Amino acid sequence: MLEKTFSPKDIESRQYARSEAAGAFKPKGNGTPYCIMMPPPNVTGSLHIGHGLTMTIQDILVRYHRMLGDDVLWQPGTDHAGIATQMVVERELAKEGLTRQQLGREKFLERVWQWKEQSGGTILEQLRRLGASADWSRARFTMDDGLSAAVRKVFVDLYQQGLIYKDTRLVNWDTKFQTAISDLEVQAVDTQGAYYHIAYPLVNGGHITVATTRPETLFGDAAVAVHPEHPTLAQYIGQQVRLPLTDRTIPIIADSYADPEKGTGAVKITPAHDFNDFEVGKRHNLEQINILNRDGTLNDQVPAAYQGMDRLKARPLVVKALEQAGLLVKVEPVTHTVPMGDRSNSVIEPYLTEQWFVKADTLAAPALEAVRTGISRFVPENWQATYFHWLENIQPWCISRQLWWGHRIPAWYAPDGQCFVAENADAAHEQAFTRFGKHVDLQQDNDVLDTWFSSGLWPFSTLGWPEHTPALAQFYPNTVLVTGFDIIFFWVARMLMLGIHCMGGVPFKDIYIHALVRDEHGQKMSKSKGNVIDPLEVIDQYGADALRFTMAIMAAQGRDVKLSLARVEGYRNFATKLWNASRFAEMNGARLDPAYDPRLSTTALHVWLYDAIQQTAITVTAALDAYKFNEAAEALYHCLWNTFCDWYIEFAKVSLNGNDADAKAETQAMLGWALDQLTRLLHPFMPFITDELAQNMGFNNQPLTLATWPMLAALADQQASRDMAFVQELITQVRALKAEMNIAPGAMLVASIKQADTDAQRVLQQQEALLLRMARLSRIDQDAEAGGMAVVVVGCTLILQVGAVLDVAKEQARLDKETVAIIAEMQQLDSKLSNDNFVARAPAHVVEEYRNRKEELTLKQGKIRETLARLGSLAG
RNA sequence: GGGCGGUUAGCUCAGCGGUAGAGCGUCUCGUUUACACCGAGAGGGUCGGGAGUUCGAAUCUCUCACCGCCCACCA
Repeated sequence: MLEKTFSPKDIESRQYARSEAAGAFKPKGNGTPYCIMMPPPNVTGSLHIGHGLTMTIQDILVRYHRMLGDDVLWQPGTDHAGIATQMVVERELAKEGLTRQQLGREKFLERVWQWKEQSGGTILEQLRRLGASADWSRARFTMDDGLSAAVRKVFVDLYQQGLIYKDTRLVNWDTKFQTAISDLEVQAVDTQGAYYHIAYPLVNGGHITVATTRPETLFGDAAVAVHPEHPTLAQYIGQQVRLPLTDRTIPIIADSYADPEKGTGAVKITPAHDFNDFEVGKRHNLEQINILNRDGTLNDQVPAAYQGMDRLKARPLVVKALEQAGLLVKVEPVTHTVPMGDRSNSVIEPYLTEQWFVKADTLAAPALEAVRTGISRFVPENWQATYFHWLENIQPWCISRQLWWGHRIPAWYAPDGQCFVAENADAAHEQAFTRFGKHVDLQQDNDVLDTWFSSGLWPFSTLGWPEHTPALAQFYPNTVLVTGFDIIFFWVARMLMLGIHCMGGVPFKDIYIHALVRDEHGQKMSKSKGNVIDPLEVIDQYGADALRFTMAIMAAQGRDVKLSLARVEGYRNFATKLWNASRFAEMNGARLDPAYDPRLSTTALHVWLYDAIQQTAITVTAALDAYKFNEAAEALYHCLWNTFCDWYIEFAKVSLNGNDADAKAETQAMLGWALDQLTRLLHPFMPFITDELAQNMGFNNQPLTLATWPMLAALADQQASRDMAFVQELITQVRALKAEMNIAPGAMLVASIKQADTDAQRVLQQQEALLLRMARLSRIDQDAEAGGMAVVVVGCTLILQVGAVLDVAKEQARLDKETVAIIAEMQQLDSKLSNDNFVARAPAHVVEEYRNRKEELTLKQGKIRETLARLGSLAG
């Protein structure tokens, strides 16, 4: 027996445990492979609403495909998330008044591992609460032994192929974390600043003015550049200027990088602190003068007064000194963008260091080709433009980080600095022995790899690569990747590049890109705004099924998900509705009869419901195949609530409460049949409640994800559906008329039928009981002469006998109004149908529809006219 | 500066060539034993402006306006 009230909390953990115990989430070992790699959440993170969306979508797909009979692997795991995790642990240390430097590398890493062990399971537990049916027995962590081995192997391979190399060049330097970061980790932030116009005195007298937003960098200037054809400044080319506040002189050089239209036309060149200037410097063999320490303070290349001072604090002092020297020409306030670290929120400096790089352009070419030729495809397609643009302009990928938490770079250095790249220390020593002819002490590179390097291998490293495992053979390439657009560059592109390179083929066929979850007004959720919706609180309050269904129905392609709790509440109500409908069925003796086939029924009601569910199943199946989760959810919502609950169940009460035992038995079988189908169709969206219902009502004794997906044959004959549509229309019209005339909905009226065509006569006779109950009529007389209010439909006119309540004038006015509406519509149709172009050029079925509609309206109009005539005689 | 997306009922959004839809909210009525986390009914939109293509445009093209996001840009 189902409980009277639906209580998600009670059933969720029970049903989840039941599925896991049944091994329902593991690949079944045969069938078409279907594999999704779960984007590994940060190991120390916790579930946020974005996970709610992405994991719901993935879970819908895998549950659906299990039901289709595929061999499904949803591979879960977690990411070590280099900077993010290190930050968290450093914050913990700070509470104890400690720094990682005080602790030392080894001790610090122990602390991080401790933290990982302690909090690493949290998010996986939370994913279970959402209902995620991943194969947890296969869970991986990016720093597992196997995955680390894969990382080292890829690094060594790419190094040997010349695709990983060490280089000294400008990188984005985070002065807070004191590490290099990649271009992607830099955010351009609009900032209020100023152009400082500074006069650089010419050695030969006079001066040349440059403009800069970073005056403190002048200590690193190596030249001033002007355009070789600059109308007024080109004459200075070759002269020397005195660099203000220093005793250096630097040359004025000609370079077309100097844009005559910008600034003063002359531009200071600071090769060690600006990406463009670096290139100019290389062209002109300029000295690269590094003026910064790793923490962003000025070093001994600047005048003593500024040494050790943070470059941003030094800026106003430099400006002041220039002013005092009479060299500050003007200060022009300006809003410009400043690069900021996405984690540190500190100003990023171009900084000259030696780092490891991946030659990304080489790897990008086949990754571009794979999407161009459709081997991998983006859904929705428009994201491929973003992908193309980035890969076509890709820069070398800086993969080394001056952090401690991560995969340590597998490179070892001899005392003389020679570098040996190998998968382990022994192999490095061997190389060194070969080189030097004797054993030498080697020191491993201190840096670790960018987190995204290891996640780039996720589609195959989790399957056991480089071993040739059965899982790898079965599940690579993965079927579909589901992720947000925010990591297309960070992750998707890298997986494609590395997957194609290492595996010789793309990592996944489809790439489904979903949107971001925002609050109900479209604002990004953030703690500071206080508009964060915690998925776990939502689950506590409304249940996981409600949250999942909300996510699914709001996940229209190409649009952000604006989540409001009102919507979640609405879909909680939907779950309750399903629960109560099932309770009704149970209380009325519904049962699943394997022998029962509604297609063979002689009762239009059941055939009609079969048809409705069959069409819903088709819609849902097609929508899921096309990743249109909202369409699938919408169709199910409508079918269950409107069709099944509002109409079928109400109709069913007639036979359930009636005296015809056979009719009652069939209705019980149909209720069982329908709920079995509906719970299966709903299962991918609402796994908990559907499993609970199916188990309790004896539809399935195994978890529904192992049940089969409804594949129903379409009905050739739609007569039953037409009959029921006719009955529904009559009922709706009677109800509306009662409401309009202020007659109590429950008032049992006598009706009489006029002007019925043969089809209508047949349906009225067959479905009389349904009509009486739902329209609240006490009796239907055939063709009785009685005055009353008319419900006019195409097939017949139904006169409601309201006796003395009838106000003839009012009724005439109502029917006149209806006639006006009909005439207006007919005029529209006529304008179409009388247009030769329309008749000639529109598709035949469209013209046919218009003609049919016109014919219907003509019939209706005729019936209204007759009704009015009869009313007239009554009045007269 | 380059690119992508958006502008449809009070709110949040579907629909994307064939007579404008949903949920929530609003209004009226309703305890007919599955469900008030409910039922019945109603109101509400010249689909951002303009032009074009078409027999026909919310839907395709162009254009303008406004709103997002991404990339590039620290003279």
